[in-house]
Parts: sequence; C-alpha cells; structure tokens
Amino acid sequence: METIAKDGMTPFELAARDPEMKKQALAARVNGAVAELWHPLAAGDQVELLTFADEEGRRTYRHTASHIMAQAVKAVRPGTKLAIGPAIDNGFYYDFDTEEPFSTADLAAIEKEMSRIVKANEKLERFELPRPDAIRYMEERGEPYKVELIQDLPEEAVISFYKQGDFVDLCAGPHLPSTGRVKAFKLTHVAGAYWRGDEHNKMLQRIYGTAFPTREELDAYIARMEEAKRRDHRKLGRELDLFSLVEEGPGFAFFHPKGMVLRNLLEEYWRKMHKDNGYSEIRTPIMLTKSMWEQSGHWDHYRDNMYTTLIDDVEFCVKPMNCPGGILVYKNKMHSYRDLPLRMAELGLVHRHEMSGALHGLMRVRAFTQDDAHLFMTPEHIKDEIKGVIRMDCEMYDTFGFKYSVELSTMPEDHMGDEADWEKATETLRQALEEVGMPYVINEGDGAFYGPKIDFHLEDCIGRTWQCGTIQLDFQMPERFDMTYVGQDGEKHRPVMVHRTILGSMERFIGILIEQFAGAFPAWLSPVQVKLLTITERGDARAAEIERLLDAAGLRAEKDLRNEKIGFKIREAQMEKVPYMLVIGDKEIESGEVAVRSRKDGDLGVMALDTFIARLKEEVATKAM
RNA sequence: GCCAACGUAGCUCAGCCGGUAGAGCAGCGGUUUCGUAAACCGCAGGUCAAGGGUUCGAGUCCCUUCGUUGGCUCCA
Repeated sequence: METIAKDGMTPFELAARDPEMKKQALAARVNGAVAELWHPLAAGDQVELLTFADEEGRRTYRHTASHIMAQAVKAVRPGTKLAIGPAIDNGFYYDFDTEEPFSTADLAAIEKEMSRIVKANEKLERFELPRPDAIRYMEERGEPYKVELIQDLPEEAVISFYKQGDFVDLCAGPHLPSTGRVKAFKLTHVAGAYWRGDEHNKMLQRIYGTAFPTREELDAYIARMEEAKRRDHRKLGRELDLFSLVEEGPGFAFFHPKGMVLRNLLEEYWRKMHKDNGYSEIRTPIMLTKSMWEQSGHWDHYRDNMYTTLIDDVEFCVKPMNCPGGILVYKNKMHSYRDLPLRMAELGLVHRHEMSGALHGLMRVRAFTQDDAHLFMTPEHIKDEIKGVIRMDCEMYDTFGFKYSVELSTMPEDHMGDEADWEKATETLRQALEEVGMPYVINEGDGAFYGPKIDFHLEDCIGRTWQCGTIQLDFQMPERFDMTYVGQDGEKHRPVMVHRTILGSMERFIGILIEQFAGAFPAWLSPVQVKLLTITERGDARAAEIERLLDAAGLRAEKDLRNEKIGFKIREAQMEKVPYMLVIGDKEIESGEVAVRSRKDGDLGVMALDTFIARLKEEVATKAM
C-alpha cells in the first residue's frame, strides 16, 4: 500500500483509513527508510505501510518481542546484564549475562512475565542522547555491554533508546507502538553464545524465541518444526537402515547396504553427467607428505583441521582437500594448449578435524567424499568453463526438485596472492553469473584462501540452507606448483585452475536428500523399489519367480515370505517407504498377474506383470518424483 | 573447542525422598496359512556410557572423561 502523506500525520493515521490495514500495519517505510507507526510525517512523504508479510514488518514485530523478553528477564532475574537482541529469520533472540544459566523452567516463568507485559500494553517510546550522556546513562543502569556498544558506534551516529515501562534498551529501532501488539510468541530454546561472536570473549546466555501475529500462525510454525523433526535424516537413517554413527568413530559415518545402494545410484547418475560434459575421472591417495601440503599452502592455512601421521620417520597429512592430487596428475606430463580445457573429476575422500561441537549427523562429519573436479585451462576459457559448471549445477539440483540460491564470495583476510589477481578473478566469476542470468548475492570476505568462489545453497524442506556446490577460481596453485602448458607459440604458459563440487559431499547431499523426500525416495533412488508380499506360503515359488523377472529387468525387489498376515506385511513395507508392493495370493498364482499397491496411492488393482515392469521402468528412466 | 541439557535392552521410554532394573516394539521358539497399515502364546535380552568419590547401600547424590542433542564458532 503506497500513499502520499499530509503534514503532521502519522503512518498509523494513514493505516486507520482502511480497517484491514489498521489491524495489520506494524511499521512503515517512509521515503525508503523504515520507521515507526507514530513517526511524524511531512507533506509529500512517500509512505508504504508494512505488515507481517514484509520482511521489515516481520523484523519490527519480532524485535519488539525480543525487547519484551528482555524486560521479562530483567523482572525474573534482577541484575541480568543485557547484550544484544535482534530479530532473525524465523524469530528473535536476546543475549544475557547472568550469574546462573537459564533452565527450561525459567523459560516458562519468562513467558508468563512476557504475557503480563503484553497484557499491560505498555507504550514504546524513543529518545535520543548525545554520546557522553548515553554512556553515563547506561553506566548508571549497570549495562557494561551497552556501554561498549555505544563506544564502538561511529562518531556521527544518532544514539537512540527505546523505553517501555521501566525497561530501556539501546536500539536503532523501529518498534511497534506498544507491547500489546505482540499477539503470539513462544520461547523455543536456550544456548550459549560468545559476546560479539568471538570465542575469546565471555560466553553469554542466549534465549531464542519466535513470534507471530496470530496464535494459528504460531501453531503452524510449531507444526512445521515438528515435521522437520519427523524428517530428520538421523532418525530416518536409522529407521530405514541407511547409515549409522557410533561412539567409536565420532563424525565418521557407516553406510549400511541400503544406504550404499542409494549412494551408488547417486554416483552412477553423477558419473553419467560428467562423462556427458567432457570430464574424465581420477582417484588420488588420501595421504601425501607434509612437505607437499606446505607447498600447496594448506599447512599454513588449514593445519588445525588436518590429521597427520608419521610413516618411516616422514610426516604425512591425510588430505582435507583433493586439489593437490589433481595437480600432481596434471604435472605428471607435459600439456599442450590443444589439451585444454582439461576436466578431471574425483570422488575424493577427505578428512577434516572439525570441532566436536560442530558435528551433525551426515551434514557435518569428519570424513566425507567430495564430488570434486579440477579444471585446467587458458585464461580465455575461464568464463565458458564456469558457465558450463553453473549449468551442470542447475541440472543436478532440478533433478531432485531443490530450490537453491547463489552467493559470490570475495577475498578473505587470510588469503594468498595479490589483490589485483583477486579482483580479476572475482570479476570473471561475476561476468559468468551475469551471462547465464543467475541471480546471486555477494558474500564479502568469504572466499577460499586461494581464490574467490561461487557457492550454491540448497534449501531443505524447512527452509534451512546447505552449501553444496562451489566453484572456486584459483590463480595461486598453478604458481605454487609451477604448472605449465605449451602454447601455440611453443613457449610455456601458466594454466588457470578451477576447483568445483556440485553435490558438495556425498554424505551431506544424502542427508539433504533424506530430509527432502522424508525418506520416501522417488522410485529411481529407492534402495528397494518393489516388495513382494505373499499371503500364504503357497505364494513363495511365485514370489521367487517374480523377483527373478524384476531383477532381470534391472529393478530392485525384495520378498517378504514371513509367516505374517498381509496387513502386517503391508504396514511394514509402507513404513520402509517402498514405492511398490506386489501382493501374491492364490488368485495371482492362478492368473499369473500381480496385485499392485503403491506407497502413495494405495491399492492399484491387478495387472499383468509386464505392464507393471514397463510402468516402473518408465518411472525410473524419467527420474519421476 | 565453548555454554547448556541429556546418556537405562537393538529402538522408544518408565524407574518416586538412595534399598540392587521394568514395559512396548524389534529378536528368537511355538501355534496360526490368513487378501491391502499391527494374529496369539512363550523365551531371551542390561557391569544403568566409562572411571572415580560420598554412603551400611548409588541407575538415583558429587567429580572426571567419552558421546549425543541444541546453540556459539567453523564449514562441504
């Protein structure tokens, strides 16, 4: 809703003209800047009213909720010091410095106090103070963290505060006009968090919560979280017998037979795609001498995460990345400009000593297989090669129905090489993205230590994002390893190198796949595609025969000949999320047909076995979802 | 690594104020031969994560270590 204001009005008065908007308006955008509903307007101001549907409206709403929580914490735990409390994607948090950590019981007490504050409908008021007054004010109130924040604000900054009841917080705003406008909230969990995100600083207590305009929306959010728990790949991985993680090997996944079928199918598809795109495949050792890692620069930049060992008095490092292997293969012989671009893929097993607290199912492990590839080329090839990789990424993700977003990461503080090279490399990546029409955002300072990169982030079923694909441009390694090719002029030249993954890691991608499909994989990926269910032992021979025929057709079948009722066998097959069940009783033995049941649609009735096989083969061939 | 919570049978969980461990499912053995999401009976299964301490006595209280979970930090 866009409108032009009259002098002396407020956005709230504008909203009041429309009964719907009066209820929904949370903040306003005035001439491009977000402001409160009570912000005084001048004649001709461009005003857009913001509701919960707008990101800024959502943030304003939840930011006020976080202030209410902080106020409640101050009441429940007097003497608590305030740190920071912003709105985040799905809610808000506030960091506190307390004597005693919070418990779940405390959350209930804080929620109760929050309800009281909401009911009291206290007005939020903004005021500004000059810097020395602001510092003194926060010192008097016993808020050392706020004092530190003020001291770090730039000289010219306006130092604003928000007050509701006896609670005052340093805050840029905007906020809702009063606490009564926060209708539905819930505190979700407590966690430790370092002051200013720095692990050398004190660990504070963070309380997370979320807030919605209606009870129904909050309930829907809670239901979504429950659904996420139901889809958790760690739970499904155990239930479907795909993989396990045990105490004896923290961060090192065990793949079970069914998980291995899935993994091999994924690799098979991956290999086909790479072959079609002009890649060759290599495999390089998981250990190389430490001196090699010093040459590559990994030892300097990455040693804290590397596993090392001693072999015959020589130090070796287990590879945390595959690139040196690819480089050594390249350097094994002379290359002509005619060989380039050279695309060498490797499903490479890497080990990284991740911090114990970072481990998370298959998503974050200490040993994983990257679907890596290294591309060697002349500078003229760069843009087309990058565009080619981007297209492969899109094809792969579309196959599984993933949504994804792209980031371009620039030079980090800890980097090799001079800034001009970085500038040039970054610009090339940008051009490639522009030319394929791929929307992207810049991620400042997040590149690899040897070059800028393009990252693909997949969005999972509950909106979490996972980095999978990455394309990294590298001018450094070719220098360090003195890589060359012979040009048309007969002289030696330096090739350019691109590192890239599409799936990221097989482990993480499988974890994401499990959650994406809630374990109910499309037929082409299902470890077991057909379950043969006999009604009595008279069906055993026919089941064995059908199993042979399905196997001959390249389909994966399993039979359930146990002395159980058909209802029980169906229940188990459904829970195993097998796409098709064939019920084999006396009628089917007699007719030679099969009674088909689909995981999704239930009983499909009787059909000829050939018809069923043709239908399933088609479903597999098209990778139908 | 840091903060917090948790760790009891393969899985999900009970076990009160400290008195020596229990259920369902799964497994195994029987009975039953059955038509689209759980037949019945029985059996077996545990150094209560590991180690130490307090106590006449510890699954329960305290300490240490390991692991898991949620975050922080880091990241494919």
